[in-house]
Amino acid sequence: MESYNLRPKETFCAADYNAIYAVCECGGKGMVNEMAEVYNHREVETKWQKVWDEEKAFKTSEDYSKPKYYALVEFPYPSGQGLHVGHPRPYTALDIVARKRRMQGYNVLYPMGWDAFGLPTENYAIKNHIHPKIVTQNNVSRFKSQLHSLGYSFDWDREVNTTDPNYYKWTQWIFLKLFKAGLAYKSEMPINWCTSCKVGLANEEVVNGVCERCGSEVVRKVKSQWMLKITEYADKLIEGLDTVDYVERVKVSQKNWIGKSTGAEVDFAIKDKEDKLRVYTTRCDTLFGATYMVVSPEHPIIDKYKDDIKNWDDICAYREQAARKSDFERAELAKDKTGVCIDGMSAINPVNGKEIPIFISDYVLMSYGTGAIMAVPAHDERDWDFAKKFGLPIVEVVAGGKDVQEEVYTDVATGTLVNSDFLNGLSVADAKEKMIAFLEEKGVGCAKTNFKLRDWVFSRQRYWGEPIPIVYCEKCGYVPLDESELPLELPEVESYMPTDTGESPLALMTDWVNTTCPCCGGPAKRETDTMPQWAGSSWYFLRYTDPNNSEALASKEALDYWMPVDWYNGGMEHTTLHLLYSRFWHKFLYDQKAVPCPEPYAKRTSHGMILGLNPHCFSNLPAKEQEQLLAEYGSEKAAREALKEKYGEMAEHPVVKMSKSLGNVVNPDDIVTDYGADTLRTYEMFIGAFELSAGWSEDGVKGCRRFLERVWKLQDILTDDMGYSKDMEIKMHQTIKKVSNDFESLKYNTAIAAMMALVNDFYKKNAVTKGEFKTLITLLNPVAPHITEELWQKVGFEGRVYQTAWPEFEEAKTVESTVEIAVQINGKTRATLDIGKDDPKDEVIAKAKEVVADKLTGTIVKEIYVPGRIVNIVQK
RNA sequence: GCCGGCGUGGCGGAACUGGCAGACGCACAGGACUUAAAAUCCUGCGGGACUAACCUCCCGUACCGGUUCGAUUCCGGUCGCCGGCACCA
Repeated sequence: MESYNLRPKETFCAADYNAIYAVCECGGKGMVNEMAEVYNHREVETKWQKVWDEEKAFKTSEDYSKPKYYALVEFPYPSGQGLHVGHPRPYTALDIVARKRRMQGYNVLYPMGWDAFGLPTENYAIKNHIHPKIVTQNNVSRFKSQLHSLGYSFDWDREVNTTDPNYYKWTQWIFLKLFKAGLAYKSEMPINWCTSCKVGLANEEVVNGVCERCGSEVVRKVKSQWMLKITEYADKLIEGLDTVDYVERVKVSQKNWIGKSTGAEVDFAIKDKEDKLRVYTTRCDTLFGATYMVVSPEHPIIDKYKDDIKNWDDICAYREQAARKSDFERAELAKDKTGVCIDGMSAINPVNGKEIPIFISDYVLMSYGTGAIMAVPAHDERDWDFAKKFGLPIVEVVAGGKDVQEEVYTDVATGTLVNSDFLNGLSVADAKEKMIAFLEEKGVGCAKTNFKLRDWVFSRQRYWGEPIPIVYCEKCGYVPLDESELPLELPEVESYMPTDTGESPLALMTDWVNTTCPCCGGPAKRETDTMPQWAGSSWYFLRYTDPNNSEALASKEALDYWMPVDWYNGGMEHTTLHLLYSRFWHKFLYDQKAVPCPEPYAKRTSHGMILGLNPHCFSNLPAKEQEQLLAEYGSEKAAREALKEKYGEMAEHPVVKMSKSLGNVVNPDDIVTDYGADTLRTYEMFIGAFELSAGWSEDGVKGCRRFLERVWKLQDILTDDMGYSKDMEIKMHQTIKKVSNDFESLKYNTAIAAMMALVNDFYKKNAVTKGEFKTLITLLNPVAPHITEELWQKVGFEGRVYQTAWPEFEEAKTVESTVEIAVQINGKTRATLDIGKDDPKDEVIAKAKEVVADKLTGTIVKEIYVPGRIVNIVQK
């Protein structure tokens, strides 16, 4: 390291940290105070990254006798853009946990890998005529060096890559298991087809009617697709949530997505016909109020009785119109109900024998329930709207609301049944129960549970994905490959472009497609669709436990020891996709006895996004510019209005997504170069509450850099005492306690604040003992591993920080013997008072009265003493 | 519309189980050092009244009300923001 021994007080110009290497551009001399070497983050960080590599510092042990801890972050998709400033937030958070656990004596697994199949890579390959394998390799090596420069303690010996045949062999193996268990099936069905990607999408990948990835229009297209029966696990996926420690909003989202509802199916006879019209309802208690029925435009009953329908032309016209609308458009037009009454067909209400009309309307979806409903306009908002529009009768069967002719009444908690024969006088809950019993006895209905969750569309008409290990034989149908044939590798193709017919590019590879049937030996064709990107990420956490195993996806010993994942952190955007899919696969593997536990993740937390500051928002403008605007427009309100006029609604929001056009994109590499990885790590943890999104500010980065420099310069005031000084002892124990607890509960910001406060105290005293310094360095190490390792060595402590035990605190020593308490009169603080923490109540109150004697003018009604906190004297 | 979360200085954000609101950081202002600037160090920093200054007092955690000796925290209502779901019967 270069040394800068210069005269005291003349410090180097730190306006630009690059000045360490040269005379500052602004003319400063580039000097350093003589007592300590300057903190040169570049040298320090490169040095320790090398040392850790050489010492294999973070290698996970295979000694299964030690207590284990498995910390997991979502592995990234190695995009061409490289690491984003959002990536380090979760990685640093769990790196802190992993490093702390190691210091606490755990055998820690903190792995990293690549979710590398996917469309952007394939699109890049198409455009630039480079094999996606090469593109992936390049992106991975870029990502890896970026992550390395941030000093993460990943065990790189366990790196996995979903595009590696040795990995996807087992993705295919799991698919075969699913197939053999009857959970993977082929289905002709309308799928969500992205017009631009030319690929089928899962429901989860369609957002607001457009492709989640490219934003293009999504249309319905009927195609034969591989499907996975995730619905089979709907109940288990809900029940399992009670056994795991997930943040509440994740649980709620998952439950919401699965959408379980309990109700009944009821058969309505069609007048003068054999057939029944079956409906699903959650409100069978209101059956007496059903005054008409509605079927979805696609309902098969319509075609079946077309000869009886008198207004067939109208019906056809309506169906055509509905078919043109996507599901999204249907929802968009939700306010205005449309429909046509089927003339020539009517139904009989099974509880009162009344004849009621049947409508078709697109507010009823074929894809949910039975595609037909009974309409109870008095107690269902949509039915009410529809009834009002078409002048249908509205019959009140639950009393408790206002006039149902004027306003719909949907409250189930307080209503009482009326106009309902044997249900009259019952509560809604009791009425439901009694009605189900009645329906079952009569044989016209039964209890039924429904889910919003749909089966998972599992095929993609793309090249860059796992080949599906199935062949189609004219004689034997769909036949799985033998396990010994795995991995079924992707063949080399000339073009990765999907075909216009919607087939995968693999379909053009006739040599590869034509094969023999594993069952009968006759000619057969390979499946040419590939798996979706979610496949590889649905089980990667299992592979980390034993990444090179060629006999199994992981050994039983490794799985028994490591699973479940102790702490999994990831983005909120994966709650209904990745998290649900991977739980499904894991539950399936558990049922197959391939994994030892029913839930993959014991604990799941989510981090907030890092957003950019909006350069057009008033509050983000530099103080000088704010002043100018204020002078110009007179008030802040007027200034904001003016900005809004100039930049539109955007100017209202102080933080927005980073975008090139706004010029607020931050590249982590720049921050690492200019301020150092430790500063970036500290800043991302200090920026705000971990679970909430936060706005990036370079001034905040500077603040964290200043903190680390102040830690660095503590060297100047170090004393040789290896213990804690008397006046700092309590503070030290308090800080250890605070930092230890906060690291466990996602409160990284307050943990760092506590360490900042401690450092401030050292400077106030102008002294720090070696013992205190050692503790501080150890506590700070998980956040800022490089600088602490360097200081450790410079001060001459033994070994490495990463090999040191996590500091302990004594509860008794976290409490001050004397405390300052507030003295209140009628709940308002009037004075403070120093007392011993164990002083008896009477004594404290007597002292308190002395302190506020001049203010005690009334009669004392009550005296309250909360030990160690407050005295409150109530007077009249 | 439904579900979940949130609303605290100029800003990011603290506050144990109901007990001195504003920790820590940023920005800003003043001072020291400097020929000067930057950096660094010190001081101040919610609003208001009074004061030469100190002291002291009043108001203040979106808004209205309640429970309590005491409410940012608990309860009821209103408004606003964010996220998820959305014609799911």
